[in-house]
Amino acid sequence: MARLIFHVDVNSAFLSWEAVRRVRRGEDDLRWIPSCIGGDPQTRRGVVLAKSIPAKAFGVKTGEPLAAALRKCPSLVIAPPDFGLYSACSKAFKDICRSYAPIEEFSIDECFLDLTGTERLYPDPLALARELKDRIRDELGFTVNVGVAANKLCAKMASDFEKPDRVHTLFPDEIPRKLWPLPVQALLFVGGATAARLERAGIRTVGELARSDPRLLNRLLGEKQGAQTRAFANGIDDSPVREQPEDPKGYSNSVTLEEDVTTAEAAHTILLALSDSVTQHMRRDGAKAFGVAVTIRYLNFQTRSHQRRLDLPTDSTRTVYETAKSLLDELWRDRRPLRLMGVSLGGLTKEPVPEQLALFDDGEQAGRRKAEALDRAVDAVRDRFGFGAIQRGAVMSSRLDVARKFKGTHEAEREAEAGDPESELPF
DNA sequence: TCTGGGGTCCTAGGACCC
DNA sequence: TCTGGGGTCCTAGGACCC
Repeated sequence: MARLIFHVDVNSAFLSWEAVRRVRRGEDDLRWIPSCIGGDPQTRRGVVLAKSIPAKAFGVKTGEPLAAALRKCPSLVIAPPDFGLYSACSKAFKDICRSYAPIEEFSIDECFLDLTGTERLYPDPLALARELKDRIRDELGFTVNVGVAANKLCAKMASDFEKPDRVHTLFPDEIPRKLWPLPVQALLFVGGATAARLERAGIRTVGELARSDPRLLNRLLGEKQGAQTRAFANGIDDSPVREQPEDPKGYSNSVTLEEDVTTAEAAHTILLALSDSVTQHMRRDGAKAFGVAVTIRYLNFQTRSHQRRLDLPTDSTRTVYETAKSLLDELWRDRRPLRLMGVSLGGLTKEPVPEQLALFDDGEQAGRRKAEALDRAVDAVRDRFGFGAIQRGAVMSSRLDVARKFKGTHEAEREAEAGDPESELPF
């Protein structure tokens, strides 16, 4: 049976959401002026997270440094991000989508709907797509694009056609006309590096990709990516709409540092803060990790990582911190200044870890129990009062800017989960 | 003018084993 | 001296997504 899939994509999501809030306060609508949402405007290390359509006309691109965006467009209005607001808006539009069909949450501002087999309930899919789009706009104040197709890939490609506030289809018979003229980079999972490789082989459009020699493609991109890219170029995708999100494969936490880190002492303090927050996140999901990794980035943007596998999986702040410290010491021998540090956890399990029977308890085990009890106590306080309510002594007493920044980041995250009343819209 | 943060997946090479 | 082939696991790095 032919499938019917919608892809719903909020137009300039972060920017639209901020604009709606400001409009409701009686302020100017950011969507009609050159504007963007930018992370950390003070430090000038921030990048453009979302831009208005007028800003796009100036050449402002998502992901580019704010300084570069300002050069292209000196009148650019920059608003700070607010993840509490985004979380509330995301939930609101997905709730409307869910009232029609099962959805897969693809990201904070995108979801798929599986309308397969609903032709008796909704005889006209296009009319339904328009109704969904209009309802979101009229009830919530921001616009979406809806892509209508027979699979997720084509629905997603279709929602990316002309914006904003539009419904587009990409059915099989429309693929040559609507998909094939596009540049290869428009295709899902074809980024800059892949596009450059294809370009060198003379493949510039999705159509050329669709008809290219499979062996050539395998040579250029590897067997897996080659096959998948060719299938996508032909509009082929049979992946299902999954209602249940999969368990995460890992957890990570990283910070771009406001001041370059040059001393082991400062680096260790940051590792502690990172280890603390990343393990807390994992503990909340009831998972433990076999793998611990440390990532560092130098001023020239060179990025290095080092990882280690543990004999027993852990969710302990202390164990992760001690492991991370030893990994960092091996990784960062040259002490060149660091602009970023990260801790990630992988090799996850939810199986209970058998209690180790120590023949000679040398205090190691007692220490571990104490550390675990401390983790639980800290988690409980943070669950009630927020991440910033309690800090490890070393992080607290350090005068690093990152300690403050860190606290701020997680405040926003918690508010997002709790639904900060300040951020909430009168939906 | 420099380049966020949190993820997933893939590849290549080395170690180790049969 | 030269010397197989396959499988699995691990690590580092890169590409891509939003």
